[in-house]
Amino acid sequence: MDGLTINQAAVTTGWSARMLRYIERVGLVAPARSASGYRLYGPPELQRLRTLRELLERFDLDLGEVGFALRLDREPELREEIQAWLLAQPVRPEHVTDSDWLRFEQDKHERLLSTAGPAANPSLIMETV
Amino acid sequence: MDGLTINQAAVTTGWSARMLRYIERVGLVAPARSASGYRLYGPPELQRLRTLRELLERFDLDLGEVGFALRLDREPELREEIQAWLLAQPVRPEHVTDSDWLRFEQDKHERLLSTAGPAANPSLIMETV
DNA sequence: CAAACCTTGACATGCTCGTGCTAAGGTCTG
DNA sequence: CAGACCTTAGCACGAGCATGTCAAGGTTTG
Repeated sequence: MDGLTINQAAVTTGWSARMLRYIERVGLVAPARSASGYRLYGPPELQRLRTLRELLERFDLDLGEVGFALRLDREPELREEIQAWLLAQPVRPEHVTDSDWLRFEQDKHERLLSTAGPAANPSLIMETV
Repeated sequence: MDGLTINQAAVTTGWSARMLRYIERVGLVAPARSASGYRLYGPPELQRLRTLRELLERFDLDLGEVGFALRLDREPELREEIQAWLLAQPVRPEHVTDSDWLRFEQDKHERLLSTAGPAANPSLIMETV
C-alpha cells in the first residue's frame, strides 16, 4: 500500500487521527484514498501537516483562519470586495492603537486582563452629519 | 457635538449599540471620541458600517473573518507564510471536489445534510514513503 | 479466519463568538 | 438638577469550533 494510513500519519505528524479527518474536512490537507477508501498520506501531505502545525503555532491561528485564507485564494471576488472594504478605511483613528489591537488578540487566549486605562482625548476631526 | 452617538448610529446602520462596540473592539470600525469619551460616528463610519453589513451577508462571512483579513493586511509576514503554505498545495487531489468544499461551507449554517455519497475510486498517484 | 486497522456517524465536553441585558457611574441638556 | 444618554464591566446563553471517544461495519494480513 502506497502511503501511510491515518494512524501512522498521526504518529509522524503529531496530529490525532481525529484531527486529520477534521483537517481534511476543512479542506486543508486531503490525502489520496485507496480503492477501498482508506486515506493514504504521502510525503507531501505529511510535510504539509507538519508545516501546518508550525504555522498555527507561530502565528497563533486556528484552522478556520487558514481555511478562510484558502477561501480568499479561491474566490477572487470575495478577496476583492473585502480588500475594497478594508481600503475604504479612512485611516485608522488615532485612538485605536496597536496595543489595543494586540490586547484584543491576546485576550482571545489569555483571559486575565485586569485594568485597561481608556485612551482619552482624541482629535475630533470629523465632518458633521 | 459632531457625529452621531452610538445609539443614533445604531438606528441608522441597523447594528445594535452592543454590536457597534463589539465591531470596534474587533478593530473594524472605530469612531472618534468626544473629549468625555463618547463615541462619535461620522458619515464615513456610518457608511462603513452599512457596507460591512452587506459584505457579511453577501459572502456569508462573520466579523472574525473580516477581522482576520484585516490582520492579513497588517501583517505581511503572516500573509506571506500562509500564502506559501497554500501554494505548497501540490495540486488539489482529484477527489476533493468543489462540491465537497461547498458542502462544507453550507454545513456551517444549514445543519440539515442527510446523506452524502462518498466519492470513491481516486487516482492513487503517489510516491512511496 | 481472527486480530488489527480503516470508515463514517454520532454524542460529549470545553472554549470562543455574537448578542442581549443589567449595574454602577459619568455627561448633556432642557 | 433631573432625566436621558454614554461608558466600561460582567453575566447569560445559544451556536460553532476543536477534540475525544464509542459504535457498527468493511479491509488487510499473519
